[in-house]
Amino acid sequence: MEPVRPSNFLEEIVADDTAAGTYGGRVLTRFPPEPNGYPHIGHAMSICLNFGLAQQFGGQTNLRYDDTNPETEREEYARALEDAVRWLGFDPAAVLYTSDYFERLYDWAVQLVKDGKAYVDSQDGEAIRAQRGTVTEPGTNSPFRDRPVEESLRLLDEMRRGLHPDGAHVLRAKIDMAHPNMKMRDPLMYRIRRGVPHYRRGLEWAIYPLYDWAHGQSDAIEGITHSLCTLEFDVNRPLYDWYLDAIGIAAPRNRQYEFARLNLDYTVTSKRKLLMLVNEGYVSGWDDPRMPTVAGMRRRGIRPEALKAFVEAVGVSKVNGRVDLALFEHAIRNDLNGLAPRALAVTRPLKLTLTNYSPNQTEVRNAPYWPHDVTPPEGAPLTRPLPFSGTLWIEQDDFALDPPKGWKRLSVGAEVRLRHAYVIRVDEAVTNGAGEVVEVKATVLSGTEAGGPDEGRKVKGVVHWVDALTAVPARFRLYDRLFAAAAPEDAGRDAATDAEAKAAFLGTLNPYSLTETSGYVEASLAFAAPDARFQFERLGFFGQDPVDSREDALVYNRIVTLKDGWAKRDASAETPTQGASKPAAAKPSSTAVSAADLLDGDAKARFEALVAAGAGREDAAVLAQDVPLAELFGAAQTAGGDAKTLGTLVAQDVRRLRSETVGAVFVPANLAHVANLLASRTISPAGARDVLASLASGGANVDAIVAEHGLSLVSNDDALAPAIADTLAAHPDEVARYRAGETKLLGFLTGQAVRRAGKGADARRLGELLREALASST
RNA sequence: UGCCCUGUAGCUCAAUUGGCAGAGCGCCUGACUCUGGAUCAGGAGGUUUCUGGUUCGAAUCCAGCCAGGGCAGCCA
Repeated sequence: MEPVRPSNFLEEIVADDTAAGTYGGRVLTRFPPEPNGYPHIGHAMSICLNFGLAQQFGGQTNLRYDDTNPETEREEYARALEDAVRWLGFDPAAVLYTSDYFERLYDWAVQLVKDGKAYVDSQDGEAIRAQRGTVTEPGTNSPFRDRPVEESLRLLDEMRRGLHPDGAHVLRAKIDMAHPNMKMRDPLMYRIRRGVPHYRRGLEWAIYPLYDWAHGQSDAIEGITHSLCTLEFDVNRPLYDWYLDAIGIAAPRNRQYEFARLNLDYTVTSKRKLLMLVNEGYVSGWDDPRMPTVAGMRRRGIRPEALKAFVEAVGVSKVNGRVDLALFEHAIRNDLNGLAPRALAVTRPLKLTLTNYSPNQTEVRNAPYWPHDVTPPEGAPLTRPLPFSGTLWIEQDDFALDPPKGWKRLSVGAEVRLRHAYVIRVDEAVTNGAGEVVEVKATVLSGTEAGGPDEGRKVKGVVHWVDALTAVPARFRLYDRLFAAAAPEDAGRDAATDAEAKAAFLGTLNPYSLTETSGYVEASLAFAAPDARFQFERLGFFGQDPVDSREDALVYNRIVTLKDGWAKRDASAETPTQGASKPAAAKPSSTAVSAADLLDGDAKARFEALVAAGAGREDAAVLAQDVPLAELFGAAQTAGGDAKTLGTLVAQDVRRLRSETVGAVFVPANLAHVANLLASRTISPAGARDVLASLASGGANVDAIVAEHGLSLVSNDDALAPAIADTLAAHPDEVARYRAGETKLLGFLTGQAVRRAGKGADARRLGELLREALASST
């Protein structure tokens, strides 16, 4: 059963472009990391998205390093990023570097200066910042804004050759210092950074392009079609397009689309914060299995398949949300469930002595690696020998002196099955001076083994164990979430000082994120491949730590626990379920404010006049705030159009079409004509919208459009009757449900009838007829 | 309080573009089981943020409100 692949807005865009042949069917995306840190789960998402989207449409993806900042970038990071891509199973069409485009970028910059679209500003950073204005105030022009082209050209050349110190000059695009989008207020294109060697270009360049000046141009150079980035860059998109226009890249060209970044519960991806954890020793390194880095996840034992399935399950949208960790864990378990053989291990050993089993006796039985409901991978071994003797290790957690209600494990007097072996009856718990249980004594019930006469004996539960005589010692690293807070990034956001913010952030660390224990694994594990993953029954999925585990000193990482209904019951007793504790949402009291109430003097007057002229109040309020639209309404009314209908048409449909269709021009007489056709019910409301859309995209003759699209309203009962009959015949179930009282189905049935009757059908009349038909012929 | 983005189940996303509001995860119940796992069956959970408008019919179109997020690095 194929899971239904959720479609998303990006797939839709690419599908549309492919269908329309925008790029000749070509799809080329890019993964554009800056090599200034190790890849993390956020990068993984971007990789999956960019490569996955291209793959889906038969396209390809470039790996391109956005390496325009010599101060932070390193070859080491670049290699790690490429490793991550390949580990995830993707093959870049090319591995490229923005730093290889520096010459090209520079030539374009010179062209922009020559065209009067860029200039060298010789102010310092402080002055530039002060002149930028604020989000609510426009900026002011730099005194160097109109400096002669030749001078800018000369300075730019000198900057490039390293004749000026850092910060002495910058190159800026000449756009608009009063632009409401601050990114458009003469953004910087180049900065001087001459003492710092770039990891690939050395000291060849004394100036470096900024992100906006490099990114879109790099996309253009490579012929990228769809350039995906995270949401915060949406304000950069106008600049992206402005630069492409300025250097003369014509459509069809690369376009930028934004998606929401992935925020995972109990996880941070901030480079700064991850670095802090590493540098200050809160984790063992970038590849600490608790880290959300690709290296960490990999070391933990998570497979790329799980990561990809997770990203797929999360989907893409433009809503900044927070993904439940349970979804991630589900993906990991789901991946491993059919792949990891089952084995027995005990992480916190407690001695179990079987008093009626001879101490010298050992039996070995063949135990299945796979549960009955898992189909083993092709060629996988099906069983392994499992030794059993009179002294075993069991899990401390599996014995309770004072068992709570519903306990299905060991307690004095209880009968429990030892997995793959016998049912035992617990006789006695031996405690030490501190009252701690140090040994459990039990009786083997013979005949309860597989194949025995009493094999089917009903017991309360099943418990895992390891034979003490043959057990292999092992260390277990039991990982839990690194943070105790769901949104650790937010901690300390409002702190007064950096130190407080840091303390607040560190305070969200989970002190129990790593528990290391000593225990045992079953004998067969001594020969397991180091990279093999197992499910230790009832404990979780485990794999050997690739760094610390040795043949004679095994170290197992817990990749993920099993789902645990018992632990959950425990936890939910303390904290009431989310749903139940949800406070009766204090809804903001939204006093109904009509648009009309917000109008000021002039607009208020226009509003009154429009209402007096016959427009509806809502429509009049819209028109009153939009003078050209109000004038259009007036002109159309003068041309003889019905005022009420015209008001709606202009305030709603014309308003929308005007912004959707560039260069749409509406002739008042045409609008009047459409309004009257609608008012006289010669065309339907939907028909009127069609006509307006045609007019917006160049149509001129209303009657011709109506005729051509068959929009003339058909209200004649005889003409509508066949559609009714067909609909009733085609949907007997819905008809029955409707007659049984599910009256909301009238909408559905009307829709079906409208579809059958054709575009010009009078939906209102059709609905009436349908209702009658449904009521009568019971 | 300028411009931009976004509000659909607890979470993440769908809804054939105006016609029966669904899925996965999570949660609950039951069946099965030598894993308190898995699997299977069922269930709860929605005023589609809210208020108006248009329409035979609105999650979808129009207006406004409210809420969340982004933008004032010579970072990306």
